Amino acid sequence: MVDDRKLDVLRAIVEDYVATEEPVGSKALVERHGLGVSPATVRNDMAALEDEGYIHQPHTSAGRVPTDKGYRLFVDKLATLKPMSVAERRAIATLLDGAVDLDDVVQRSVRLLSQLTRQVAIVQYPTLSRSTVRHIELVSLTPTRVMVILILSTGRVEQRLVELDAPVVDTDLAELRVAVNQTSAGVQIAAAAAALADLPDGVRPEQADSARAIVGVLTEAMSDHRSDERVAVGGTANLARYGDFDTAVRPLLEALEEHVVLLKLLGESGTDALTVRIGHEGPYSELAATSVVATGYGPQEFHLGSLGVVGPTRMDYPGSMAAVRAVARYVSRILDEGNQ
Amino acid sequence: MVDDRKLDVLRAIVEDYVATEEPVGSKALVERHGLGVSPATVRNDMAALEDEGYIHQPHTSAGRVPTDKGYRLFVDKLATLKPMSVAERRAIATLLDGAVDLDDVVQRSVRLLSQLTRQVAIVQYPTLSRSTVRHIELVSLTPTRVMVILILSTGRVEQRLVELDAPVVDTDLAELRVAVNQTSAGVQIAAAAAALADLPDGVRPEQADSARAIVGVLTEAMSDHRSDERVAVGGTANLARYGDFDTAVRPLLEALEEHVVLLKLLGESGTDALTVRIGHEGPYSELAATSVVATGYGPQEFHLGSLGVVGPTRMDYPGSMAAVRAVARYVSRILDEGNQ
DNA sequence: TCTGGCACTCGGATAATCGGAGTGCCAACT
DNA sequence: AGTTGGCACTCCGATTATCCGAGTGCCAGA
Repeated sequence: MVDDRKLDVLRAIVEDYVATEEPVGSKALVERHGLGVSPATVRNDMAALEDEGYIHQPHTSAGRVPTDKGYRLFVDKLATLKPMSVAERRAIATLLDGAVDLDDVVQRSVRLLSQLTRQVAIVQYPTLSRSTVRHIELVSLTPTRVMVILILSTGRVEQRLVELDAPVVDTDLAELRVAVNQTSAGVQIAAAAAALADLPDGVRPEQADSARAIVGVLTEAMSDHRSDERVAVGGTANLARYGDFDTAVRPLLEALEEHVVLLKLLGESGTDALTVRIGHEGPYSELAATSVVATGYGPQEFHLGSLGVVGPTRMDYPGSMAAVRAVARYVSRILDEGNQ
Repeated sequence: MVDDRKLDVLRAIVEDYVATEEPVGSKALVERHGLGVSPATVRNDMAALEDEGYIHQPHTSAGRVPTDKGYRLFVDKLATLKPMSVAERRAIATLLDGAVDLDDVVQRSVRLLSQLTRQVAIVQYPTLSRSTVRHIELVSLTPTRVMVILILSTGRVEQRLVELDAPVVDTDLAELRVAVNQTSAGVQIAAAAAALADLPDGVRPEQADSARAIVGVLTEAMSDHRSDERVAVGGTANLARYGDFDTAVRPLLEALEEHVVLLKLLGESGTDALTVRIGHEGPYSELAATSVVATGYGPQEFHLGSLGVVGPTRMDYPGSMAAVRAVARYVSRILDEGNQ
């Protein structure tokens, strides 16, 4: 029995509560929003909404506060994404276009997102696992020391140092370079790692040892998903605006240190849809007072990572959702450009 | 007129206050520390110490609290570095030895330092400006696209993508590679950037344009001191233990977002000595309630960056100082190893 | 179904009270 | 001269009591 006016009331409650951070009563509601009915009517609706579990009364004779379920309904049925202003769009464009490399894109995104939403922003570094090998470079630093550089399609560059047991001459290294590139260029890294494993058997015996060493670090670098688990965090200072320190700030502050936790929060579901996780809906009971607005990013439905914001359940969902989506789109576009 | 016993009293006050976070009175002092005198005597000493400005009384009929000046005296005259336990030493060694690359060293250091001190840790990334060029690699991705890779003596690798106006063939690229390496290998990057500027004039005319483009991004990368200004921060969750949110936590939280501020806190003085900045001694009045324990690091007096911890003025100086120094030494050693 | 009226509730802000830790000072002692 | 015990005094902070008003639920009338 949730008719249109009740929904309006719920919307008004959510908006007011988000703005004032205080339980909202029937009278104030009617005044601030132009609902064309009397406080008494609103009270009746409120009672009904409370029966359904959408709002909650901290104590008798206090105003109402939305429950997680109420926020959920608000987000699902009532929230239209707040359109980004021209200034905001331009800020996104100019800031992100100025990025010089992949890490820079991530760092700028985090900063941007936290400034736009005035909340804590989290951006996952693009995963390696789905990218392909663009090029492998072998640089001899000394006769027994080779710098192995792995360039991926996402623009990420991984480098490793290899110590060889025996010196290797430049021409041999050149041959090896050709060989590794032939086997792996354009191939997804998982497949490339597998293909490379057989390579040392195919080269001249006197090169086999060096090849083995080099292939070793290469496959290690390819299967090293360390960077899959890396995230950038920004806007922590926004936590200072939170009201309740012990229930809201402290657990979140602790979670922010644990990148694994953050990844789970973002939801590595692999989908690129904009998702909103409200309070207890999330995976951690300590974070029952916080919500997450997140989405995947990556060129054309090709999921490379996730980004989003974390804040109190009482947060500006329409604004956050719009900002998250806008930034994700822009990041996706940039990653696409670097990848033709 | 600060005799030995008064110093003992000061030490006792600092230690107690750091431990309990509450103003300490004469009676409690005598009980907890084995000073062989009566409370009345201690009171006299306290009055004297207060006259000199080393301690302060929040209000009549309250215990005493050290002032910044008191902490200063404590650190200068009274603090002996708390030796690291064997377990701690081993933790440092194993954690840092496991690092795979430079960024990893920095990130692990931050984590380590914050865990050892249970405070907010800050580690500056090693500066580029004092390192030398180890090698420059040019990789042709497509005929008009070249990946420029700059390998520095510290182990840092910078990469940039260059779009050329005209295609370049591999042999030309190889020539260029030799040329840029001859001019810059082993040279400090500032000098290398200068030397490279003239290079395009010396090559064959048909290569000049490509050379110009490549040298352009190289010098840009060399003079890009962005990474000089990068810092890693960890242990923010430790802020949760702070007592006073508004005067201590909030300003610090804000400062932690501003990496420039952090660098100033660490004090880019260029010296490698262990320095302690107490409260108002620091450069920011908003951070009057926080102290910084920092030191430079780098192989053999060769300053590459700074690291340290930030905390409330009421902090465990001996412990923090010892931890900071221990980590700095270990990091220096590791950087040295990678650099023979 | 909505509205105005009305008695009632209860949290939080304000004021009042009280205990105790801590001080400063002084006279006596070593 | 330095140290000590005694003592009156201060003042914070915790505890309790008081009070105001926003907000509610319910009911009778439109």
